[in-house]
Amino acid sequence: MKRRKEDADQTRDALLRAALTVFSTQGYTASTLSEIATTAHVTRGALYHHFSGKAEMFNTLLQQAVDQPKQIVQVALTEGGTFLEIIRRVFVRQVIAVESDPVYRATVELVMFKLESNPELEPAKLLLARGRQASLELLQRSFKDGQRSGVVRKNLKPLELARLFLALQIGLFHVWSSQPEDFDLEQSANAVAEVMIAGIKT
Amino acid sequence: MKRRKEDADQTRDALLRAALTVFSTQGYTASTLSEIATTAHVTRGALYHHFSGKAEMFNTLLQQAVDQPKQIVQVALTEGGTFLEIIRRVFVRQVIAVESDPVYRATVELVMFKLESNPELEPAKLLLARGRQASLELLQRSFKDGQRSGVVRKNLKPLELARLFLALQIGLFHVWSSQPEDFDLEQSANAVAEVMIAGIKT
DNA sequence: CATTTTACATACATTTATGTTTGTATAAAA
DNA sequence: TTTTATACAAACATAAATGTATGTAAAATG
Repeated sequence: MKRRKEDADQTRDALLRAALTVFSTQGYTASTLSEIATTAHVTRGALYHHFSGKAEMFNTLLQQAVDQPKQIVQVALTEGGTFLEIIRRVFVRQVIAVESDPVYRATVELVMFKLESNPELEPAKLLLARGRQASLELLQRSFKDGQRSGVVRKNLKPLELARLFLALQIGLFHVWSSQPEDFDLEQSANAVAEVMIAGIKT
Repeated sequence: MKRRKEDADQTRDALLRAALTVFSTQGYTASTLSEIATTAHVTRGALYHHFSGKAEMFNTLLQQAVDQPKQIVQVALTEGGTFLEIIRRVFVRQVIAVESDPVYRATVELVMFKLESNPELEPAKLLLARGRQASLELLQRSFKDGQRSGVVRKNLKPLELARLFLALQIGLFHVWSSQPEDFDLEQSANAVAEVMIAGIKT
C-alpha cells in the first residue's frame, strides 16, 4: 500500500533517526543498511529510495549539527556583558548544548571520537574542519580585541588562546563523554571556565 | 621455505607494524586482514599463524601504548621541583611524547579519536578506561596535596582540577592532531600549561 | 476516469572478507 | 639420522553486505 507524501517524509525521518542510532551503537563502518532499515521498520528498498547510500545519510545527519555552535555565539553576543563574561557564556553553553540535546550529542560524539578514517567521508570531514577553522578565527579575533581592551594578558598570542579555548571544550566533552554518569557537565564546565578565565585575565 | 625462530619474530613484528599502518589509514573496522598481510609482505596464512585475528592484533598494539604516560610521571617525580613545576613537566611531556614517537602517536590517535563502537574491542576500551581512571585518581591526590601545601587555590575540588588537566591534554592533542602541520605542539603545550598553572595557583 | 508517478517491497547477482583446512619445506629435537 | 614441530602459502567453503532490477498498489495528475 502506497503512502502519501507526508508519510514518506515520516519514513525518511525515521530512517535518519535509525541511522543515528545504529551509527552510534555499531559505528559507521560496521553499520549495515539492512539494520538501519529494519530499525526504522522498513526495508532497504525504502532506504535506497530516499538516500543514495550510507554516506548520504551520514552527511545529512552531520549537516543538522554543524550550525548549532554558531547559533550559540550569536545569542550570547546579543545578550551583551563584558568580554570575559561573553567568553565564559559561550564556552559553557556550547559544552552544555551537547548534554541537553541527545541527537546533537550523538552526532558530535560520533563525528569527533568515533569516526574511523574513511575516504567516502572526506567531504564530511572537510565540512567539520572548515567549521572548526571558522570558530578558531572568530575566537582569535575576539581574544585580540580582549587584549586590546586590556582585559586579557598580552603574553599569549591570540591564536594560542583560541586553541586553548577549543582544546578545553573538546577535552572536557571527551572526558565527560567517556563517563557521563558520575559527572555533572554543567558544573564542570563552569569550574573549567573559571580556571580558564583566571588564567588569561590580566 | 621455512624460517628460523628469529625470522618468525621478525614476521610477527612486520605484521604488527603493518596492522598499525593499515588501521591508521583505513580505520579498524574497514581494515582487512588481507591488506595487513600484504602490507607486511606475507599472506593471511602467516597472520593467522601468529594471531587469532584482527582483535588480537589490535590489543597487542594497544598494550604497547598504555604504559607510556605512567613512565613519564615516574621520571618527572624523580626529578623533583615544586609541585607546580612537576605538574607542568608532566603535562608538557605527556603531550609531547605523542609528537616524538610516531608509533605511539598513531596508536593514541587511533584509540582515542578513530575507534568506532565495536563489541569485540570492549576489552581494549576497558583497559584504556582503567588507565585513565588511574591517572585521574593520581592527579586528584596530587592536587589535594597541592591544596594542602597551599600552592593551589582551594575553591576548586581536586576532582575538577584533575579533569581539567586531562581535558586540556586530550583537547590539545585533538586540536593538534587535526592540523599538525601549522602547529608547534611543544610551544602550545607550554602556553596552555602556563595558563592552567596561572588559573589554579593561589 | 485514464494515466503516470511515487513509495516502497522483494528477489537476484556480485563482491568481498572471513575462518578453516590442507599442503609443504625446513628447522629443531631426539 | 629419523622424527616431529614450526612457519608459512594456497585453496576452499561460507557468510554477509551491496547495488540493482523488477514488481506493485496506491496516490497524484490531467
